[in-house]
Amino acid sequence: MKYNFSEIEKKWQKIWDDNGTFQCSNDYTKPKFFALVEFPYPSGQGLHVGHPRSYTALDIVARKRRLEGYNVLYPMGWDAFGLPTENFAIKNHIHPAIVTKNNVARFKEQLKSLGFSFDWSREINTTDPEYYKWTQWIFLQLFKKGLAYKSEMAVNWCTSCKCVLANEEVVGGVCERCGSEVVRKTKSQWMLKITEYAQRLIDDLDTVDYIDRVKAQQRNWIGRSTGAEVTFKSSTGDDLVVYTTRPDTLFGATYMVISPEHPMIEKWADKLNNMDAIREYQQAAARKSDFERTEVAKDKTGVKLDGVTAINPVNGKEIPIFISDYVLVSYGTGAIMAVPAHDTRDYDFAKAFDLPIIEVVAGGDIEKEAFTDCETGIMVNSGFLDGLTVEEAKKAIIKFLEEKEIGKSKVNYKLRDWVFSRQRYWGEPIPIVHCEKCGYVPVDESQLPLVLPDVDSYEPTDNGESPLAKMTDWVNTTCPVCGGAAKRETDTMPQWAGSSWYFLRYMDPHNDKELASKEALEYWSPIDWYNGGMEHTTLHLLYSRFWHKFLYDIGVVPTAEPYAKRTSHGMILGENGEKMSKSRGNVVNPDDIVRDYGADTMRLYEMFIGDFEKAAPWSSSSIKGCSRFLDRVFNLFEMIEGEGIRADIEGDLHRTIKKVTTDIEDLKFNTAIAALMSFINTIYEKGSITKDEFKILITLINPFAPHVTEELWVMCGFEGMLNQAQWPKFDENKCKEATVEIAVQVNGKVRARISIDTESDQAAAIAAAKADEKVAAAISGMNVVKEIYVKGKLVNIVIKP
RNA sequence: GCGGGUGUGGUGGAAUGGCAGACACGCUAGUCUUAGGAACUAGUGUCUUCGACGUGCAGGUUCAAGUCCUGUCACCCGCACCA
Repeated sequence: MKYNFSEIEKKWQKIWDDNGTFQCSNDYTKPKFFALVEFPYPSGQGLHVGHPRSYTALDIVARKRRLEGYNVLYPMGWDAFGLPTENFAIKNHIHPAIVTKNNVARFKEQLKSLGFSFDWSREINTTDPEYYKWTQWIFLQLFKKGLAYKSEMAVNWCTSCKCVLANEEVVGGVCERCGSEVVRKTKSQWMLKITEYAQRLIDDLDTVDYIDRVKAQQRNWIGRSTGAEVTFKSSTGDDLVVYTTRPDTLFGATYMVISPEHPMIEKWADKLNNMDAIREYQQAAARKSDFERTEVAKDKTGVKLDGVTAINPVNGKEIPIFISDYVLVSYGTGAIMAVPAHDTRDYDFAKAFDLPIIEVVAGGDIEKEAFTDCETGIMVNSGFLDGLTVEEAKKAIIKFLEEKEIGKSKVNYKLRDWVFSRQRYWGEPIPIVHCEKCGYVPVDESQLPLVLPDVDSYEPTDNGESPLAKMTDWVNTTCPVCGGAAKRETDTMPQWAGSSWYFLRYMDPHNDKELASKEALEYWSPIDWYNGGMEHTTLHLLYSRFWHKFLYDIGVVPTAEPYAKRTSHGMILGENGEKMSKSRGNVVNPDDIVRDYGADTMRLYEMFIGDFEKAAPWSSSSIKGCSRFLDRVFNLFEMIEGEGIRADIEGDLHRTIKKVTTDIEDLKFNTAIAALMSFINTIYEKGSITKDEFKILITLINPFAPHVTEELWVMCGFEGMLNQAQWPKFDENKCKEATVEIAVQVNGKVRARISIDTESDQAAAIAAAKADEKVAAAISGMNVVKEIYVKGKLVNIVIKP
């Protein structure tokens, strides 16, 4: 029989809402638990079935922790600034604030229909001036410490959004948001010095409990490498500094390459005889999009500088200098020493330009290819380094370079500073004023929030200026320092700004004096468990760690890391195993599932679908199993007989409590549910359940299916509400069974299964095994070589003829 | 190229080195029904079925391997001309 889920679910959602059931307490003496899921971007499409996978998982943890007596903060909010809203607003001539309001209302309704235990009294919205006041405040602190600066530089420019993008927002050469081509454009941009924190962002990963793939991906993205900077003298007498991770191969450097954008080229312009060819190459490189420029396996191109050469500082040899786009201006010094014998790229280039290739580490065949995997080789053709191992040579050459003052050891990172300006309307205004006399001047903190002005048209401009630039009334202001005429910054902040600190605001969301009170920060920090998508690993997760470290340094927050634990859920794919998308026509709408099966079934199914950390395809037939399970739970009500815990159920019950309790903490929701299903199957076989057994059972199911279990609690007449009950405890001793079935193997093959006393010793177990007919037959006339007994598992008798 | 991961029935997936396939879907048969996209019962890895074979493939370690080691293939994710 089906219970009336929609009636029950609406009823309990209203009760929870009216009573503020899940509002956390401000009693800072209680043990706390801060569970966090990534707040959604309220898009026009509404909730995706992927959202509830993460939200349900931590809702289960949060609900369980409440029953265990913790003061649980499980908040929700809206990451509502951003391009899609603005694009929708432009297309449909609706103000982005209205679009946001509508989308938020829809999302909130959908989330409530799923029965999440969010503390809605702490709801936040990044587009609320009372919220972004503090986003702007943090920006000003960064500015004051020199970590926010304006710089003219080549940036990623999305041709469709007409806006710059951070490196992290360019995926495969195209815009992460709209998929359009991204080209390089030189613009003056606000930048944040995340590179200053590169080492700490790596080091402190050791202090947090993140799943390994997140740590690995962040380390990879930051991309630390160690090597040396070496100064080469040019024939013009200039210093040309290169960065190399292989200073030991310096004797093999047969030419140099500088990037097409290298500033030295302009300095040497009048000494170069082939400036036309050089200019042409520079222009060709500049025209290329990021995608073209990073296309793999393309032929090496370049132009030799005619008129300027360099001297290899260790052997005094004169070597040519080239420009080539395989050297990036933004990494290292924008110049390299090329060692074709031991670097594949240099090798390809040397072959293309017929340059000498000198082997300096023995062991490879440089006639065929570059010998790069040479860390264990011995140095040759390298003067005083000859005969040393690569490791020894590295030390010796650095000592040499330092003594001669022509080089030093150096650490480099792939991580670049964060491009923080966006030429769009729907974002936080950057609270800076530009004064001809005083330069860039911060808006006084008392003037925050600097409210985003209402505009008639928020279309992006073709000249690359923010739509705000047209608001002359707003743009023209006075300089906070000298009082003279000045102009406001018209770029806005990227979407990542508001989400870089939002979790702090949940701790004290209505504070109008500080971003959060000291007491609240002390009590709630750090976040105990943060679950979110892998796609944010090098974006939001890295950015927010950076901001948090900065806030820690200036004494605002009490911990160096924001998140004690980070986990990540797998994607929910379409029924055909492909990523859900409108164009593939495989999108499942959560509203339909809630309508047809109810929120409890939806929640249960998303947790049962498979390994939480792995992607799993949606199955419209599998969900019925979860629906059936809840029907069976509901129908147990009719089977209640008597009280107490029956002796023949006790072991099963305790094992189920144990399994559910530990599996929830280990992200193994699927096996926790399987254990509950098994237990119910056992009860059905027995034909009845006692009131006390039922009480424990529905408490265990409550975090997964909160509505139906609350209803059953009341139907049974138990005291209060289930959300005020206590999480059941298991007794390790009661988990054990008196007898256990073990396998008996002969030479590793199972010959029999016998039932023995759980506490049997080896002698007893083996005797029992040998008493079995089949075992006796198998070993008769054979020599027993070895007997193995694994308690509670098996006996293995090893025999020989 | 670098980093991370995954290969188990018809399907989703379980298995601290210790009985492979828990749990669920699906399927088959049955009961009850005017009816079944309901409920319940039984069965369901494969085969040449008193046995043998089975966790991508090939080896190895071990009394014992889905699990550990070596090699190999395939696929997925992230980064990528980062010197």
